[in-house]
Amino acid sequence: MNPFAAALLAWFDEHGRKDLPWQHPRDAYRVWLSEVMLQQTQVVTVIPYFQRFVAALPGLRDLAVADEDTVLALWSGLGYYRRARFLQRAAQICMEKHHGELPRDFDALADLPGIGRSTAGAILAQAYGLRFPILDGNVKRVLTRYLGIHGHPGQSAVEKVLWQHADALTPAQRTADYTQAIMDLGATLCVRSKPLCENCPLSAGCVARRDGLTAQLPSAKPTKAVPTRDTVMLILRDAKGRVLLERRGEQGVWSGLWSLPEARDQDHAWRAAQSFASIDDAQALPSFVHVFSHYRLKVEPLLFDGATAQQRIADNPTLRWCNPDERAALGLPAPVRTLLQQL
DNA sequence: AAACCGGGGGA
DNA sequence: TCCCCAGGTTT
Repeated sequence: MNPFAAALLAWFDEHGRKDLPWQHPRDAYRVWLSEVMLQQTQVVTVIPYFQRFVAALPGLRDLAVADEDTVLALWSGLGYYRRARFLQRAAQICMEKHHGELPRDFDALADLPGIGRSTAGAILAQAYGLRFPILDGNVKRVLTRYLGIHGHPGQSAVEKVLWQHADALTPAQRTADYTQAIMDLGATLCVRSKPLCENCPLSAGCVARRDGLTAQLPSAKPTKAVPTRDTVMLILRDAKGRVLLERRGEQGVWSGLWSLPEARDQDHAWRAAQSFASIDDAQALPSFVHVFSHYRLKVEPLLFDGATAQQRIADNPTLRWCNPDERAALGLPAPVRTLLQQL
């Protein structure tokens, strides 16, 4: 057996979790259920949900014939309810196509909804002791650190390398214990921040530990270059100091908020401004950039002072002239509020 | 405020 | 094949 697996198993014998509810009794249905729950939630949270679930639906057949509402009620509080539906659909498929049992065949297992490569491997290893690797978030963290693998684990090239190592390191003996051990290590010692390397059975051979890179690995998700969009914001101000606001649509950013009328360039801005009010002068204010999660918005504010309102605006429910007090009571995007306060 | 997470599904 | 998303928790 390779030294990595041997050290991990020795640690597991002394410190691993051997009393989890899905380990006693250990069957494929219970392992499957626990793995799906653990995809989204930590062990301590999962335990009461798991116990309630198997008390109500102790076997695959019970799950297959249960009301969908019952299944969702048992899942209630865990989030990702789509997975509860996948779970039940998979159980129904097993009743129809696999004699009421989870298949022992990897491809048949991974074909079921909600079961991918890692969950299929976990079920085969934990329930049947077959030698299949797993690669969940814990394992990715342990392997990137131990082997010093750089690059975001979500990138396909990195993930491919990780699967190769996961496979190579998985021993043919005690596969179920090994699988539990590497997940336990990632969950208890090799945690995301401030790992407890002093207690780790793998620290002697760990590249990240040796090179002081535990805080750098696994590599963070690359911050993708976000596109920049340009917009001109029209500040139409009348003699009383009121500013024209426009309510944004339901789609897109700032939906339903009151904001400034916008145009895609200065030319369109002029034309738009004249449709709203009688205009004779404009002043370009300093542009600024507002950062969203998915794009950057470069705003060029254009101030039209001394505007005289067109009468028809009074009838338009998405346009209104507002003084500062009225603006305070409306929902405005933060950068727009800041911009208007600086006038 | 942002990262995280296994699998599904759309680009 | 790549990339984004869900939806609640952790940092």
